[in-house]
Amino acid sequence: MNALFKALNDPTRRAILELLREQPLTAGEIAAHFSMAKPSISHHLDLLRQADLVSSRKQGQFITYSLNMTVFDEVISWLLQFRGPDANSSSV
Amino acid sequence: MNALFKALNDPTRRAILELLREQPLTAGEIAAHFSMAKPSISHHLDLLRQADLVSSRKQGQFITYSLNMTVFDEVISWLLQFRGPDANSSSV
DNA sequence: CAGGTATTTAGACAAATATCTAAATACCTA
DNA sequence: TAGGTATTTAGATATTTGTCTAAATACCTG
Repeated sequence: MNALFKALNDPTRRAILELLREQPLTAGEIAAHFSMAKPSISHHLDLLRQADLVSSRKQGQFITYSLNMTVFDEVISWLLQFRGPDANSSSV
Repeated sequence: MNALFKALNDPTRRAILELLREQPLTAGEIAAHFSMAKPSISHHLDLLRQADLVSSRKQGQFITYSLNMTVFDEVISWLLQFRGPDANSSSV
């Protein structure tokens, strides 16, 4: 849980997640979307991987990152406990 | 969004939220649950308030903090966009 | 008003974080 | 095997963050 919130607590990393929501991308493609040195992006990707929010797969000289969708449920479940005993919350 | 994730990115603050889930508590009552100086707790409460996750209300010499449940929905909605196009997600 | 309790503000400091540049590693291809 | 591309690792640095103690503020009550 700690690693999860830590990973989510950065605008760049959240933007990376939003990019990967569309499709898997290589580290280079991801870096191209930001005005930030590649090693910095690499570090962000590392934190996202540590939190298991993304997976990486080596393909030749490229490393492709993709979203690990199931992990988000963990955060969502934690957050759900705080919602009021109000209406509209059948399943999740 | 930034303030939200920032506020959530700390175990003490998350524990405070879990405490307040039960019932509103004064700053002192909250502090009593942690082995940490009161000013530190006060600072955590400040960050939670900045993120609008809690509200505070002064009652005499006490300040009572309570959960601001609606704000959690904002985070939940943001997270929901990352879940797979899988089953089981009627409402939220 | 004086003293006590509840809480915050201020200021200091160590640890964690985000970023950079330079160098290392790994792979591909001529 | 040499050179090029993709990515990470290492090391440095400035900023942010969590914590503390001391002091300020606000309220209550004898």
